[in-house]
Amino acid sequence: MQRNEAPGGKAESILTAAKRAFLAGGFGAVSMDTIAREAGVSKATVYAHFGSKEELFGAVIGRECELYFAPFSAGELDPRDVRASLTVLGRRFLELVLAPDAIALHRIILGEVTRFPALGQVFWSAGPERQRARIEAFLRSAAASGALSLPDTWLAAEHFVSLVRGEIHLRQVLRVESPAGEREIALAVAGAVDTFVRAFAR
Amino acid sequence: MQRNEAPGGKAESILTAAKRAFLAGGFGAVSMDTIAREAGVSKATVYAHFGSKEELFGAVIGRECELYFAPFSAGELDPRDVRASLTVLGRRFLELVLAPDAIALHRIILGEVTRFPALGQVFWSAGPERQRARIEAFLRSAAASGALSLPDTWLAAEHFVSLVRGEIHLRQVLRVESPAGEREIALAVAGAVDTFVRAFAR
DNA sequence: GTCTATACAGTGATAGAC
DNA sequence: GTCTATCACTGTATAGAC
Repeated sequence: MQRNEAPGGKAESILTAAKRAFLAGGFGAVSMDTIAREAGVSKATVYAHFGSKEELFGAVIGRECELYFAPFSAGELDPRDVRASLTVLGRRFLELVLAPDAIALHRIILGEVTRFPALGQVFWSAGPERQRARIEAFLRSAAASGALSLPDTWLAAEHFVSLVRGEIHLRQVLRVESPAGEREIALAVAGAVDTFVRAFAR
Repeated sequence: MQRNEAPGGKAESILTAAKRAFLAGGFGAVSMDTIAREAGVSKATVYAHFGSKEELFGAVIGRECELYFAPFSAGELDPRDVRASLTVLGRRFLELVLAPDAIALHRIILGEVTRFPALGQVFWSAGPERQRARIEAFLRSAAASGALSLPDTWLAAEHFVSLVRGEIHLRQVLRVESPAGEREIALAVAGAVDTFVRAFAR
């Protein structure tokens, strides 16, 4: 009769509780007591599954990166209608990176990357690197179809991502404005696509 | 005969030591003992000047934001030679935000903004907001001189900043690559200016 | 594997002498 | 203001019973 006994046993419920706690407060502000209590197990059980707080933290964050960023896709887009396709792509991207959990993950990892250098690489590979690769694949097809004129697709992908992310992402992670709604996202994407198309449309 | 007695007295040496410690390890990984030892004073002296660890942290970070980002300027640029001017501007911007202290500051603030919400605003006002405003001022003059065609100078400033920052900044804060040298900075700026000029040159 | 109970180190903060 | 010495507390981690 534990509080948060998830399907898959106690290991899973520990990971779930740890995820919530770490994402909400970071590494330092969370105690193993809290995690154990919230998972509905004893502290000794936590240590039976994860040798230390560091190990648990690494497991949680690594898994979150994989789970969270895996679904991003640049498929089902028409390479000839670049404007519409880039808008959809930009929207998918921005919605993903502005989601509350993604923002929290971003904050935690940056704050702890000095103590956990491996996490920076994990995050980079799971998120930005993959997103950029998929976006580049689309840009390549759009260039092949003649709709875009791209001197360097790799760099163009970086610029597209940067334009879409803009400053709204930074404002969100810094908490200087309330979470972005659909309208703000649509507006930011539209502006980014405009500029990108101005630069690279044939 | 203290270890780090800075000119200006003990308060200053405490701030200096605290700055080094916090920037290197964040809030949680640093103890008041460490700071006191490194400043060459007793812990009681630290508490005589700053009522709590939180207060000291806030003082350090707030001061660092002001000191560090104040010098950024968009002056002494020729509005008619946009390509050269934007290159200089982009270089100043990127060198500033990629400097080791700026990167460390960025990490700390993002990691602790949940616990210290005010710091996000302080950082934003001192850094990104100011930089963007000054860059926009230049863009406005360039548009007035007829060299650029900008439908929205505010948005154009955001896009310029985003293009210049690119992904190199993210790679640096995530520690997935070694600190950027002059060549990488010059390359990133050149690419960003190219794209921006393609989009907005008259 | 899981629990209760506890060891042990390190933390932020303070009292009291000077 | 500054020091030394100390407090009260919380944190991680583990021993031992089941």
